[in-house]
Amino acid sequence: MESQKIRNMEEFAAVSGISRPTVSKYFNDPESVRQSTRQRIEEALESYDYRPNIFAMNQNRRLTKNVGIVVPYLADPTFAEMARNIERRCIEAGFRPSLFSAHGEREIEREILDSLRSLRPAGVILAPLGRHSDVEHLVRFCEEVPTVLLDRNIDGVGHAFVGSDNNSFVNQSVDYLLRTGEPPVFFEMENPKNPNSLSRRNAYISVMESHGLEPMIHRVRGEGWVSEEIGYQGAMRALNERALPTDTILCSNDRLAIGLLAACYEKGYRVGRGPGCALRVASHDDHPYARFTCPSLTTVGHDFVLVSNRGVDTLFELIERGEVPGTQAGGRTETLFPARLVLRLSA
Amino acid sequence: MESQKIRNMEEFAAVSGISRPTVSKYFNDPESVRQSTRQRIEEALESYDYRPNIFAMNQNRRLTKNVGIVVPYLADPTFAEMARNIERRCIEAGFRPSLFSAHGEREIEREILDSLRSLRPAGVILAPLGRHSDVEHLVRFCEEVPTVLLDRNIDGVGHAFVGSDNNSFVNQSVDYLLRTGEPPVFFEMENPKNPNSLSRRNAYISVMESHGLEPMIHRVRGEGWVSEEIGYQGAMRALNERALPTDTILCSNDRLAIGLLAACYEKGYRVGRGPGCALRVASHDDHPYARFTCPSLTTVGHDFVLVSNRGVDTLFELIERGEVPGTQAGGRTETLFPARLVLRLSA
DNA sequence: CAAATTTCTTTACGCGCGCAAACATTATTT
DNA sequence: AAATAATGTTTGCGCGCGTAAAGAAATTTG
Repeated sequence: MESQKIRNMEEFAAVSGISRPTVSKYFNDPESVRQSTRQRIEEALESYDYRPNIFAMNQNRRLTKNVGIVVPYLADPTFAEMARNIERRCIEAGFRPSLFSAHGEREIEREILDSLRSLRPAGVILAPLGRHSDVEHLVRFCEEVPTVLLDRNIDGVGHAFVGSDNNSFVNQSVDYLLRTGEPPVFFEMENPKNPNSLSRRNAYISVMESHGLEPMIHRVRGEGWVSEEIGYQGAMRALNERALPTDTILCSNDRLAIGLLAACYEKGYRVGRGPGCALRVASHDDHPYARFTCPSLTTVGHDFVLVSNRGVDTLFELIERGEVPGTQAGGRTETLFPARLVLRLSA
Repeated sequence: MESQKIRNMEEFAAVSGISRPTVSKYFNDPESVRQSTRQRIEEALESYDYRPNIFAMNQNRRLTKNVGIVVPYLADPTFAEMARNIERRCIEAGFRPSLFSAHGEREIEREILDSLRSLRPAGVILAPLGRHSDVEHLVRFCEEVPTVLLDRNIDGVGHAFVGSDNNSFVNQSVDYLLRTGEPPVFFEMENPKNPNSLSRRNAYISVMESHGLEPMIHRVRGEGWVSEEIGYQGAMRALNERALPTDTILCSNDRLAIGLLAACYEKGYRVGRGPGCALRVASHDDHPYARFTCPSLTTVGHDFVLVSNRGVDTLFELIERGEVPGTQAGGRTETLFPARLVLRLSA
């Protein structure tokens, strides 16, 4: 090990007995060189620990191996898990992922995209803020960088979208609730930042109407990204004022539900589907903590591993096709995954 | 705006009417040039949006402006919040933070440090896995890169440590519980990956002994990083077997407590300090979700904004001193913040 | 106002690597 | 074995910027 310190590819090529351009080729794609020379390089690699200078590499390559991962809010465990999965897959494929969180703020998302552009990434997987995104800015970004939108769709932005089918979500939750009890009231934020919220509300309305039922929507006020707090406060008020028209609540998403359940507990409302229960609560997302609410939360899950995997696959295809983003004629694909009901104890 | 496309610093220097070396100086530190020339550059900057090539910059600078942020587990909202705060402060100070999560795995932490080293960062803020870290690997890393350890201390590793005083944590929780009811049993994982767990257990033992009480420790089995699940399973078993020697439970950390509270709810044990309550539960960390457990969790909080801020400050000092990491004579500083009791409803 | 000081310009080199072209060397095929 | 293809080597340029040195210009000082 380290008989001497290797300073650059020149020196490493020397000790490995292979010419520098071939070594360069190897680092670009180990399979692009003959098996025998690959072995010689990798033997040298074991005894001399050298790694090519990443800055020099990126400066000169036509296309870097950088991949950007942008999520709207990293403190949300769902996004953390998605990001983790994407990260892992990128590394396995020989890419260098950089992870960013917009922390729920439009300005930060803009800055991330700007600084990402200067990394000249091969591609970007972007779960946008959604309604609070600077759409024009996004569009300009996507003209330069192959981008897959994840989780939240923005019409026409990016080269592909991969997410869940909000209709499928709400169909399943509403169907289940109707089958087993009273029709649900839809519990949501007044000004959701999340475009999925809008789709879900609309899906709820149309499912209810298709059953010949009157949609009931309860909107709670509150700003910001701490949905749990908003759900809690809104639920406290609703319960105090007995403002809910039915005993069955369908939350737009699990984070709201987490707050709502905390409020129910505090107010002494027993939640669940058994006898002696005052309320049923269901929701959407299958948040990692939904298993640990009191009672555990019946929810409709999207398999975020599936979604993120497909997102990665789509990006890799995009990169491989190597089209100049601006001129893709292939058109924009949208991939929606169905959701599945996760029956727990709250409804 | 963009009368023409600026390709490099040469061209930008031309349109701004300033020589390239001076422009370079400006980008290195805007205050290092005369006010009048700074203005001219910034005017040009507004009409030509040019950004220096980050790879070329980093390749040639003695010291990059990169800062690494490494946390053990990003799906834990506490670390997500800390990372967010650190990120923001770094950007404000003109650095370029890169965020990494070890996802609880030793191997990933190693890889992160290796790939971080090749970014030649000016400094790194590292919340290590702790007992599962490859300590030798860490030590070697710290010889090359100025590193501030955060949240979890490893003796002698890194150039500074900033975290919370586990004694202060446990003193406060135990004192409170003793003052208001029965002595607590300490509820923890059998093989915690987290060095803080060890400190807390020891602190618990010594506080109990200092009160002339017999320490009681309940260890639950379980591997991995899903502490909530481990807490849930362990609590279910303990409750079924009536294995707890007292009605007061002090959890090593909030994530365990979240699982435990879910189990208590499911088994019908009423938790809280009022009459009619079967159990009291308290914990440590003030996890962002502690407010929404049922009942809300009495816990001892560390102010992670404070901790992360100090961590950043310490790193900046370290960078400014500009010592070669290996040869620092200044010695290693340890900064511990006291914790504060957050009284909620569970105890 | 001249002298001292600061700041800028000019010139030039180097960083570590990607990439291309011309040529030499190996495998593979007929 | 000769012809063809695949893979290497040699050589050399260029990427965009940092940095250093020497001299010119602007600013401050006395």
